Amino acid sequence: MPELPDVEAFRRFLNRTANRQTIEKVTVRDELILRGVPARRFQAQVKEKKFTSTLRHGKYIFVSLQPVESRSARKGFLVFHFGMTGYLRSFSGHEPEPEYNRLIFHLSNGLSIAFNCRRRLGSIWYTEDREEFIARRHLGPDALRIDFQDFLQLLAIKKGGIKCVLMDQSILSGIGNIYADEILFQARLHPRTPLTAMDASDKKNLFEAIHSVLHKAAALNANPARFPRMYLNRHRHSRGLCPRCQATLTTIHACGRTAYVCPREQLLKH
DNA sequence: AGTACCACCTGACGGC
DNA sequence: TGCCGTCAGGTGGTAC
Repeated sequence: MPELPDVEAFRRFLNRTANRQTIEKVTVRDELILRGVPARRFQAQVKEKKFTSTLRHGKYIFVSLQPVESRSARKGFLVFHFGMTGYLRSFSGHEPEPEYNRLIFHLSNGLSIAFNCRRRLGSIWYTEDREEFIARRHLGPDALRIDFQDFLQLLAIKKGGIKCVLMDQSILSGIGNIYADEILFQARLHPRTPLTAMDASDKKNLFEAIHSVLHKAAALNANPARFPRMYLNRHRHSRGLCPRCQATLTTIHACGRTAYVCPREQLLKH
C-alpha cells in the first residue's frame, strides 16, 4: 500500500491523533522492525517525549519529538517506513487488537498508536539528525516538492527506462509501482521509454502527471475507491479495460516489476 | 550505467 | 483438503 499518497494520509492521521501527546510507554512486539536497535535502547530514546510536528519525505514520516521532563534528554525524530504492508492504527485498549501489531506507542491522552505490518518489511528508527538520515539513505527530493526546472535537471543525468527512473528513490522520493503506472498512463508514456527518447512535451506531461496524480490521490486519502473513473488504478487488474479507449490492458515487466499499460495509447518510442 | 535477480518476510490464490 | 508455485503497492545488495 504505502507510496507517497498513502504515507501522507498516515502523516495526517498522526497529526489528528497524536499531536502534542507524550509517549508514556512503547510496547515492542517484534524487535525486527527496529532493524538491529535493541528494544530497550529504542524505548529509552523515545519515552517521555512529546509528538510535536510531522514531516513527510517521500515514503518516510519524521515525527519531531521534544523531551518533556528531563533537561538532559535530547530532541529527535521518530522515523516510520511502511514497507509493503505497514500502516498505523489508533486504539484505546478496549477493543480486540488486530493481528500483526509490531510496535505500540501508548500516549498520554489514553490512545495507543499501533504500527501494524504483516510482512515485517516496515521499519521504525530514532534519529537526531533528519538531514543526515535522508542523505544516508540516498533519498532524492520529495516528488511533490520539486519544481519543473529541478525535475528537468534530474532527468538530464539519467538515461534508462522512465519507469525505473520514477521508482528510483535516490532520484525522486515517493513513487512506487502503483503510482508509477498511474502517472505513466496519465502522461501516455510507455514504461520502457528511454529518457533519451523523451522530448520537451513528454517531460512536461510527465511532470504534470506526477503532480496531478499524487496531489489527487493524497487529497482522496489514497483511497482507490474514490479515485476518478479515468484513473488506471480502478482498472489495474487482469482483463481490465483502458478507461479512455476500452482496449484490454496488458502487463509487461519493467524494472523488475509488473507494469499495466494501455497497448493502444502507451506506445514505445525509441 | 542500466537492468535483472535474489533476499528479506508473510499471506492469498489458483491449479492439481 | 493439502501441497506447490506464483504473486504482492517496500528496499538493498549483487551480478551480469
